[in-house]
This record gives sequence, C-alpha cells and structure tokens, in this order.
Amino acid sequence: MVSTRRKPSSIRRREIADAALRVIGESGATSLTAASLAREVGLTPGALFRHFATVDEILSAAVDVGIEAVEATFPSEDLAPVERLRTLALRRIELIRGTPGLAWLLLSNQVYLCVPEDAVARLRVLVKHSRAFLMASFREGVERGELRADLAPETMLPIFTGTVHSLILSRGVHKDADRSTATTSPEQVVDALLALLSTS
Amino acid sequence: MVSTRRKPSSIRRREIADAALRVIGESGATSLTAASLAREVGLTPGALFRHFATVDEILSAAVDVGIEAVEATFPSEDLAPVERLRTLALRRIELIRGTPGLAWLLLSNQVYLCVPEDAVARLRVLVKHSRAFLMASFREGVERGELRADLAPETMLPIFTGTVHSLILSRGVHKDADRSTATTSPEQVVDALLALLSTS
DNA sequence: ATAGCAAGTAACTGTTTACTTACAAGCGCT
DNA sequence: AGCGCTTGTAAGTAAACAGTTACTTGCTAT
Repeated sequence: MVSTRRKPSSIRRREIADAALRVIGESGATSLTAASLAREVGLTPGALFRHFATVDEILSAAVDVGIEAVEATFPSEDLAPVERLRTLALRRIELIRGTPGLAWLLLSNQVYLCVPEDAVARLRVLVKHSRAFLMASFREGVERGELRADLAPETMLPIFTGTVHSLILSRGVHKDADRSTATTSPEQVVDALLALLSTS
Repeated sequence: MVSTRRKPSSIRRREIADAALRVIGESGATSLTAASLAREVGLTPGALFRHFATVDEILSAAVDVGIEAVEATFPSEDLAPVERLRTLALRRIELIRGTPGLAWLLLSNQVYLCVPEDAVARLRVLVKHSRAFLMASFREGVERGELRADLAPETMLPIFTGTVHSLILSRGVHKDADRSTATTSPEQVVDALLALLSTS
C-alpha cells in the first residue's frame, strides 16, 4: 500500500491548487488536464471532483494562491520611495522565478482567455493595486526630490515594470538560455535603473 | 453558393498560417483547434490536412510567418546607434500591437512548450539576433560617446527590452484596460528611456 | 473540349477530454 | 468500539479532439 492517505477537503483544495500552478509552470497551461493534475497530486482524476466542481474552479483557486503570494511582496509603506521600489522589484523577481506558474498568471496575456471571469477580475485588482503602489512611490520620490522631476510617473511606470518583467523572464525560461552573454544580476540592473531615475 | 473558391496549396498554406496567428491572438492558444482554424479560413477541418500533415506543422508555419514579420523590423545598420534603437523599438511595438498572435509567439514563454522543436529553434535564432543587434548598438553608442559609459550594455539590455515589451502589452491586451491613468504614448516613453541612457 | 490532378467535403476512426456514478474504506465522534 | 460522513477508487459517459478515407468538383494544361 503506497500510503494513500486521506485528507480533509480544506487541505486537498490547497494541494490541488498548488499542483495546478506547478504543472502549468513545468509543462505549460495546455497540459493542465484532470489526468495530469491528479497524477501530480497523487490521486485519481475522479477524486479532484470531490473538491472542485470543474477544472475552471481549480484554475480559479490557483489564481487565488498566486495572488496571495504576490500581494505578500508589497513592502512596508514607511520605507523611503526608492527603497520601496527596490524591495518590491527584487521580491517579485525572486518569487516568480521560483514559481514559474506564477509567470504564466502574471505575465502571459493568454491567462485572460483561459481562466474564469471572476478570477480574471481578481487578477485585474492585483494589477491595479501594483500600479497604484508604483505610481504613488514615483510621485512621492519626485516630491521629495529623490527622483527626477523631468520624468512623468506615467513614463517611469512602463520602464520600471518592463525591466522587472524582463529580469523575471531572462533566466530559466529557456532551459538552455545561452550563457554567452555575461549574466547581469537582477540587483545590479534594478539598482542601475533606480540610479537612472534618481536625481543626480 | 457561398463562393467556396479553391486555391493552390501554396496560397492556402499561407492563409492557414495567418489564420492560426489570428485565432491565437483573438481567442488564445488553447482554442486553436483544427475546427476553429478551419472555420477561420472558411474550410472544413479535413481540408487543412491537404496542406499540412499535422497541426504542429501549421503552428510551425505560423511561427515562420511571425519570424519573417519581426525580422523585417530591423532598421538599417547605417543609422546612428540611438536612432537605430528608437526605430527598432517603435517598429516592433507597432507590429506586435497590430498582430496580437505575435505577442504570444514572442513574449509568452509557454510557446516553447506548445510548439514543435524546430520552430522553437528558429525562434531562438530570432531572439539571439535581436539581442546581438541591441548589444552592438549599445556598444557603438558608448564608443561614440552618445550613450552613458557608466552603464554596461548588459545592463541596458533588460531595461530596453523590458520597456519595449511593457509598451507592447500596455494596450489592448485587457480589452477594457482602464483609461484612468493618463496613457503615455510609446514614442514618449522610448524617447525618455533613450534620453536616460544618453550622455547628458 | 476534356483529361487528369489538386483541392474540397462529409463521414468516419480511435483517443483524450471533463465529468459522473456505484461502491469501498478511512477517519472523527460519541 | 463502532456508526456515519467524507474521501477515495474504478469504471463508465458523452463530447471534442486530431487525423483518415471515399468520394466529388473545380482548375489547368494540352
């Protein structure tokens, strides 16, 4: 007997949602099926439907797990603006690099077509929250004279978020990403960017 | 009779590949099936297999169409480095914004799991080509004294590509992207970034 | 004009999909 | 201890999937 323990639904639901993110991260969203997911959790496909009514519901739960993890990356509001930006960037890079499924949730646009509508709505809230946090930090940095006043926060935003996304994806995604180009560490790039945005 | 014209395979193959990119851009990669694709082209599913042996082969052809379009965005080598960077960025933003399926090909990492291996190899060549072009432009810009010498090209790279990606995705992807934040035009942001990277 | 081939359709195949059902058995509660 | 709900399995269903096959029809080269 291969220790087929039974667990209460509250725990299984979480295990299944985590496993869904893992499968997506490892083999892509298209390979997330009841069969592959059950295999990952160590159950038969039918057992999944004891805990969720549909696979869409599982996806929705996986989105919630991801959102919770990302929300935890917001730094304390009483850090200085530049330090706040630095902390958020590095935390997110570390988090998402360690959980490839999250990259699909947050950086793929296709997620909006594969995931139930209510989960999409919650994702949009997260995106909006992040943008508001960044914009507030930019504005406060400018007011304090720490960030350049000749650059609108609306202009800083795509540069900052784009750089973070680029750093997330620059490693590990292509398994054999060529190491020919000297790899720059995320810290170096984030610091360099913040220096560019800072008053000289 | 609904003008069900017959066309030579050379033309149909291109139509099918184009339609595949269109379907992916509109409804996501998961919804690309023989049935949905045939509907988009205006054929029955069986007809697709007159022109391609498998759907993987169709995907591969779609990748080639995309690569061809992106390769056409490389500006002339005899432009000044900064102007070269500006032109490439704006051309790519315009191209990919107008063809959402391309965004999936180039910005989604899941593409490497859904697409046949030989197509992935060709995509990697494009990525490598782009990176080499950018790195050469950065280096030449520094040598000429037009770009900041205190920033390594390896550091400029993720900032530049990230910003471009961010500008590509910032519009239209979420159909109802909120217009609350003042929308900054890609030109403004690219010019601002190039100014940041330039010597003062 | 017409022969012949390329390009189309409709109807089929076997497989995989999400999900259900009948039944077995572990675990908490008294 | 043992009753009963919950969690699991095995086997099954209908629909959707990629791809095939037998047959029809339009285009083109002679």
